[in-house]
Amino acid sequence: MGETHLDNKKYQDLMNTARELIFKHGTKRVTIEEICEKADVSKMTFYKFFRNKNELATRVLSELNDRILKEQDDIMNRPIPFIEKIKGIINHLIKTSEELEDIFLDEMWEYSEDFMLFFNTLKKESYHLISDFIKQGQQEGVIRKTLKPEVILYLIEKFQEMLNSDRMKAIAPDPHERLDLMLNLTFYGIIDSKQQTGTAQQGE
Amino acid sequence: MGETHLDNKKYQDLMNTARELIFKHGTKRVTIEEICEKADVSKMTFYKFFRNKNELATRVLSELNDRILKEQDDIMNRPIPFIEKIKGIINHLIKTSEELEDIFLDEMWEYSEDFMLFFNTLKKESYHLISDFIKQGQQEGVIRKTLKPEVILYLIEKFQEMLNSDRMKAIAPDPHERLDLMLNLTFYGIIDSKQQTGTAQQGE
DNA sequence: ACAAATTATACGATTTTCGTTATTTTATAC
DNA sequence: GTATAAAATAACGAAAATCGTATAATTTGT
Repeated sequence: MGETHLDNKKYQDLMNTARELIFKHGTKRVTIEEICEKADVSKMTFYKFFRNKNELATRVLSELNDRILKEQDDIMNRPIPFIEKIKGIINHLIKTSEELEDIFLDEMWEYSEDFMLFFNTLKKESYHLISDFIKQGQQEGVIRKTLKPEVILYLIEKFQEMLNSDRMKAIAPDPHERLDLMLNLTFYGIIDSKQQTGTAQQGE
Repeated sequence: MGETHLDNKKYQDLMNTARELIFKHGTKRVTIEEICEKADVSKMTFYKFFRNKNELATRVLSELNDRILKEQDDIMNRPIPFIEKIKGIINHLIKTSEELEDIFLDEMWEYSEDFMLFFNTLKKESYHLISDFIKQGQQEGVIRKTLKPEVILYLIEKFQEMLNSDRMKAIAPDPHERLDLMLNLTFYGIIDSKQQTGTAQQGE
């Protein structure tokens, strides 16, 4: 009742073209009428589903939020060794933050406080998800039990910063090499003694 | 004098950021004040150099026009076999038209007639350049003398159409393979009997 | 210290965008 | 067919953004 929006054709059309245009140009540069025109939906029907452009953009971001969290969850539930999951998560975090950077690079920031809210929500939910994940890793004996999940989460957060820092770029200009270096560094600090598998190997 | 604009720092700053923003979002989406702010130039100085946004955009396009023609000319004057030059020109045409497509994909079209003028100018100048180039090729005996330059120009124009046609994509999904195929086809129709060099080779 | 160039600010005029209204068209069920 | 719901169209005033300009203050170069 009332929420039959989600499976409505016109609603989906609007969301899809909105996502496309907003991701490309930012919310401010795109007009409602432009979205309607491209989605082949009249302005009237637009206002049936959304109060204004802000609400539309917020829902687009909300969908993005769900997608990202689902992807994280999927990685965590893959039938692969725990270490591989960690790598998967880190790679996904990097990929995600790059994507988000593209979207928010422009003026989306200052456009509305809703977007700040979006980030806080995403961070918080992602935080819980990964926190549980780490505890699981500790139970499996892959991650040192003496480390608090909060510390590891902080480490992951800093990981991205370091990866894109000028310092690291100077040390390893090639992105792949840099990533490998950082993964290596992180793993040999986190992972229990002789658990090291294939990809992240030291010098030699 | 009075055209001392070109070497003016502020002028260049405006042109550079304008190029960047306009190429990314299209003229309509970008505001004068935005360009000024990013270029770190006051609005007043903007109006010292440009009458309005249209004039700015036109000059940006004009610069682009010059760049493209110069690149064409450079390719033609490389110390390489004539056939290689042709390949270079065709590659450049493809690259260029893709770049222009990106720029004009949005609403730049309908924004002003100046942009139509830009295209016509570019086409005309490019036409002359390539026409002379072909005549030179005929004198060198690389291109069959019985072919009129106009015919070859038309062929080149169609070349791009064909390259991106669904028909050709079905035949050769891989872009590189498709390009090679088309080059091959074109050359063996155009080039004098046994002149074929390395890259464009038939079947075998 | 002077002159020239650039900026900052403010402003009215114009244009764009918004959100709503009344009306017509289209699709769907009866 | 007709009735009913959903959507499209056109028009509109209100609000906001953008434009282009005028003025005074500031910075820059000499």
